[in-house]
Amino acid sequence: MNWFDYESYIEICTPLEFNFRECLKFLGRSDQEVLHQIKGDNLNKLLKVAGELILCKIGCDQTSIQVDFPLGTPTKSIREKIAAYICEWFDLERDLSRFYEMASNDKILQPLTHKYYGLRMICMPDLFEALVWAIMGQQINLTFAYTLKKRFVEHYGECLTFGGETYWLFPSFERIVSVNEDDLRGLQFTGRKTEYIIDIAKSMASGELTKDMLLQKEDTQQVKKFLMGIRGVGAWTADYVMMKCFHDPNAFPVADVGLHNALKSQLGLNRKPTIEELKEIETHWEGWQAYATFYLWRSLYDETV
DNA sequence: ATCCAGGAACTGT
DNA sequence: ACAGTTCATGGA
Repeated sequence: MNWFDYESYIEICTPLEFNFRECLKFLGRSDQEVLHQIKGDNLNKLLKVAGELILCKIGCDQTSIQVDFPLGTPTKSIREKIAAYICEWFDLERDLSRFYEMASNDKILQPLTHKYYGLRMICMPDLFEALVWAIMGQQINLTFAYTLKKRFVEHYGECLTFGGETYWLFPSFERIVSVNEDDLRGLQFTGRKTEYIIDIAKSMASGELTKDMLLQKEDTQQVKKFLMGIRGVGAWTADYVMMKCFHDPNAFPVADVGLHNALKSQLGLNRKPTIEELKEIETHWEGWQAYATFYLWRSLYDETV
């Protein structure tokens, strides 16, 4: 991570293949989103670092992302952690040149990488958030998933109001361990999702499940295997978390409905592709399955607007 | 109404 | 290992 510290603000160098506006478009795909706000060319997000609430105003120019702190200057160690968070959030460490090179010879990805050039994987550095968001979204449409997330965040998350706007944090597992199952069901979570989410909060609170612990694993397959051992986490959720939390470029949620619909549309099919067809297509994307999936998901948003 | 949604566990073979 | 069934709820 290459960043500069100016105390009252920080700058994070952006890679060549980076377009902040494209990232903002993805971040703005739901008007129900409560974990960040887009104001023109800026992105506002509340973070909690070392126990402190830090409001970040994030902008971008040709060479770097700038982060201002409207609530006042945080300490140096907090500034460094914020830089690291943003670097992870926008997947800035990834070198996309080979992805674009591969895509230039791929009939599916060529138009997408041209259209969304500079879009990075929008990640979820927080493991609890990634797991819970994925579980929430299982087997329901994205609109309802955002409704559930909004309720969840506004019931159990911390918030801060500044300049007439309210900013929310995703709930911590420490908070969710003590949530009553009936209360969560009352927010229209199914009984199973309620159990899964509270169980995960418990295992994170006890320390038996942590992101650091998973980062110690030898390889990504072991991380995925461990994730799939968690009740409520099947192959789809594990791949989603591998993509968005562990930055695994090979993660590929082969059974994902959104992926199927995007391919159906991109290929002009009158039916969804089969799993076998997907496995064949995947071989052309070796090493970049996660980005291919993400760009295909992005293409679905164009069809709704 | 009816189908389906960025699935997973459970059950029976 | 594999296929069928159940869970559950709102969007379109």
